[in-house]
Amino acid sequence: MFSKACEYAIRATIHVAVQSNLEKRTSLKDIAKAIDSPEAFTAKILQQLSRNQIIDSVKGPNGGFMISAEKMSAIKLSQIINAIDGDAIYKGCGLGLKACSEVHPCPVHDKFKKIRNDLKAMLESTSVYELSIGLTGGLTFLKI
Amino acid sequence: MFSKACEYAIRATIHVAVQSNLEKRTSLKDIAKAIDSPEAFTAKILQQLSRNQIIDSVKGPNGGFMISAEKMSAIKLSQIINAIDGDAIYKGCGLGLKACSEVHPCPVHDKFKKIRNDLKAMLESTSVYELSIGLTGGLTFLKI
DNA sequence: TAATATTCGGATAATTTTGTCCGAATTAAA
DNA sequence: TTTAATTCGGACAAAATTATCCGAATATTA
Repeated sequence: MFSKACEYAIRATIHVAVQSNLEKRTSLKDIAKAIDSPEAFTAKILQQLSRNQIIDSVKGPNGGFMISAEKMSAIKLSQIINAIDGDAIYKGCGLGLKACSEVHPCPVHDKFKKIRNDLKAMLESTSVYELSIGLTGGLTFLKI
Repeated sequence: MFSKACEYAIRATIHVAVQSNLEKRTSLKDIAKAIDSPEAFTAKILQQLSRNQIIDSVKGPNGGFMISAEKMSAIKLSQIINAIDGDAIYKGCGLGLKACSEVHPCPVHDKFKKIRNDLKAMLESTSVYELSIGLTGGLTFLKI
């Protein structure tokens, strides 16, 4: 569904949110350990998230990543996916056809429409905050 | 959503079905032209489809690919996807976590459940035959 | 100021996916 | 029986994705 980079991005952002809820900055090392991802690759992804203003970063000792309470509620899954994978999952044709559209549909266009719309709606309505709450409450898991 | 190989596989199978409905065998060249795909790569995919008994192949002059009327109705999108991409799209966790499950859910597990189930239901109920009919009737398109 | 902990950015490497080439096998038709 | 049209299978190549390495920049603290 999503690229590995995007999966790491979502997992990382949720972890940063959980730590931010505890008023803690979290470092690259912490994040990679917490979400079980390759550290150097994760660094690249965190940079992208930071450049896209999805999370904030602070250099130097006691530096690390965080996300403000306001952002946490405002940032939706769709924005993370867009920053990393682009909009193919929303706009792209199920069969990869460039010219597929409502008036020029591919054979699976209508079949995919509902599913794609549901997916879009879900991603655009799910906030990083609500996902972090499930983790903090022990209802969901990011590792093992 | 799907790999390129899988997109080509679906497009190719539908084209073969359309031609089979006209009692015509269709060759690799025809297929690649009709679905606008790289010929040699498409050959590999047709081999996979043939090995997985999704389509039939005949060698030699006037050879090519075809699919019987019975198969056309019986074969669902899910079987093509399974043959090429495997079952990750059905079974895999949205965040790529190995241990994600109903009793040990990742943060997006419940959010994805409905969408994944809808997708699964659609893919398992959509036959190659019905997709070929739309194309033949000029209601849908595979190219341009 | 010096030492240290951290993110940033560029180069590079490994792996996977996508794509190509070519000869072998098969089969229909001349 | 020869020729030609086709699929089959293996090796190879290119491109994209995933992953690593290392030095530079930055900021905290001793």
